[in-house]
Amino acid sequence: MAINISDVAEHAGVSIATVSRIINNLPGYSEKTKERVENAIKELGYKPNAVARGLVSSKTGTIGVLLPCVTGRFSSELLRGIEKIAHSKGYSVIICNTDMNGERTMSYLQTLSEKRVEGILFISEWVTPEYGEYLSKLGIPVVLVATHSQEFPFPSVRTDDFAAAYTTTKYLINKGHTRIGLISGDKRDRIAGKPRIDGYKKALDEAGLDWKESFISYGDFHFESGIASMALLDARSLGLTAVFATSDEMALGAMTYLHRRGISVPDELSLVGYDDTLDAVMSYPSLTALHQPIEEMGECAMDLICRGVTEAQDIVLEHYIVERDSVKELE
Amino acid sequence: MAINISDVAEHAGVSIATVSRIINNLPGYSEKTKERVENAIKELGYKPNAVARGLVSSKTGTIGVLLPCVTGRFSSELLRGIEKIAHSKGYSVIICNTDMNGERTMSYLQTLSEKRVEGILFISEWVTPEYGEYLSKLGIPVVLVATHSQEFPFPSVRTDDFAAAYTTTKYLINKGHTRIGLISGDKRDRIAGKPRIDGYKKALDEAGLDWKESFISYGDFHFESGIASMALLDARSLGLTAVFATSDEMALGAMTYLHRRGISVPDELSLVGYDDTLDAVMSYPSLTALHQPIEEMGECAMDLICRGVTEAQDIVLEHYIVERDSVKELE
DNA sequence: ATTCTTTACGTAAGCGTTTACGTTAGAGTT
DNA sequence: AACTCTAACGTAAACGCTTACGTAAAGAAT
Repeated sequence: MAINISDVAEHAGVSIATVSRIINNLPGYSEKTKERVENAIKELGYKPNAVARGLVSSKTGTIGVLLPCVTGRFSSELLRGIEKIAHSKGYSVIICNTDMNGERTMSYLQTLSEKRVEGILFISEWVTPEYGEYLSKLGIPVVLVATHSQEFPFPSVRTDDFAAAYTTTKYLINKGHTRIGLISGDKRDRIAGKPRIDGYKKALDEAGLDWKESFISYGDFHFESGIASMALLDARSLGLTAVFATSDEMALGAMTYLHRRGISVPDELSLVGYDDTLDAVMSYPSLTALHQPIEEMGECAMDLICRGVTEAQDIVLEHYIVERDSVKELE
Repeated sequence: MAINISDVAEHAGVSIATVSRIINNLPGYSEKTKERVENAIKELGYKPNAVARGLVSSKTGTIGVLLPCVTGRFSSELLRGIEKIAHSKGYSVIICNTDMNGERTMSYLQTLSEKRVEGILFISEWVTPEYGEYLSKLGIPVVLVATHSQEFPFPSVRTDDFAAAYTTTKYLINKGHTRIGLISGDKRDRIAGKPRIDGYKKALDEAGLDWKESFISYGDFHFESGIASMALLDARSLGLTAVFATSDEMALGAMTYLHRRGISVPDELSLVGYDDTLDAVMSYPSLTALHQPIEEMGECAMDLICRGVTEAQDIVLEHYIVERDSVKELE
């Protein structure tokens, strides 16, 4: 581990410049020299020091990924896509679990910038002015994933949350449902909260259907909150025939509640999820859900980073409904 | 971004050595100088270059995590624990998705060693001679997680797979089950395959219960293989009253199959999972499962790495059964 | 034979830090 | 007054590379 380029040079009887040229595939040496050097490298077990390389070349070959929660299918699948492209293009990825905590996020941003990462993937969170300004000053490619910002002109890769919620609600309407509840994330969440609520409302309004604030219950996208939200909706006795949960996990929470109460899905209540992760296929009954191409989002975002793209552009990937067994067609 | 320590030094009217001392909290300067320098740092927005620091100090503050599959609850929860400790101790983590592919793994190992990571977490995979030798030569802390090796004396953090499978099977026996099937991983898998099979067999033998090879069906720990394995077991008409699946995902696969066939869990067949991830709690009926303290394993392993531990030691964390609704007591 | 090219190198200057060591000025001792 | 000591710095080497530039030798062209 202590052996460096000059050890190799000495061993092979050449200068370090020649060794450097050889390991970097630059021209300027004979075949014989190349062989001698390559043998020396093998014999000594030389591994170029990427830190030193990074210092002179200003290329660290690493990118940072900031995500609110490493646990959860969404993050996992995204990470898979990110990692896949990163590795294929020779980049390493540093993961940062922000826990949706501002201080933690800023601390990571500081670390990433000191480590001179070549790009940052900012996932699923609202770009606050503090984040946005810091990111802008970095002067490296930043790509927003599953989020978006008008204030800060970073490229973004996402699906259209508003349209997707509209599609989903419309889907239920087309299936004959008229009283449709919503289990939503926080309404102040400008990415995965408000837009989905608005999409839901729009579909209902457009169809001339009734909805009241009481049709909506608020969770935090996780399982437990799905149980609680469904309980709340149930307690209100609204006569709902379908519920749309804006995450698969919450939908499964709702399903669990319904099972406990002996309310049959989809016979007595239809349920739709959002994301279409493995959770949706593993549930019973399997969950009809709005599909987001999560892994593809990761791939696409990482591809932008690797290509060094910095110009703002809003890449909106297609969403669609995957039909399974949790929705009943009425009449 | 282009501003460096000498810019700061110049701006503050001191030498770079003084600036360095200040940002590193070393002694050797007056309060006034410190203030002047700190102001200069603020004004210029100076961020120390971790790459340069790493070059001279041989400390990169990053550790590598090799895992077979980033998707999946097990990895997610582990990652969470790892990341938590890493961040608290000022380390960054690079994730490497090996896909259980040898070439890919070696390529990552190469990258990690070139990047001079200060430690490596090797997760859930068998340490082949090729991996083991490479890792040994690195001269940095390596910790095995959810795996173990006698051949290569790295510290390891895990649960006792054999004992856990024994515990689980015994649990079913205590519940009055006498004909118990097993949905296992690959029997050649020396970590999560063979030991669990052996634990299962031992519990059965000890109780004087019958088992044949046909009681066992082999999957790959994932959902789909759980469906197929359960189907196989069912087709064999063995009169099983309980099935133990050595991963939650496979257990859910089995559950899905049973639902489809109208076989009631736990009334007609009891089911136990392994890992006790969120999948177990989200399923219907909720899954009784062998609990592994996954996040804690991650924390523990990362802690070893941060403390620079290299002496072999086998840290075996406690496992236990979490009872839910998928097992019926017989008689 | 001379000049020009080209090939195959070597030399050395950086990249941005840390740190061992040297220096200076002032305080304290005698 | 001469000395020692210490605090508060500065100088410069080193970390392991890349790369611009220089150079020597061989071959081609004239």
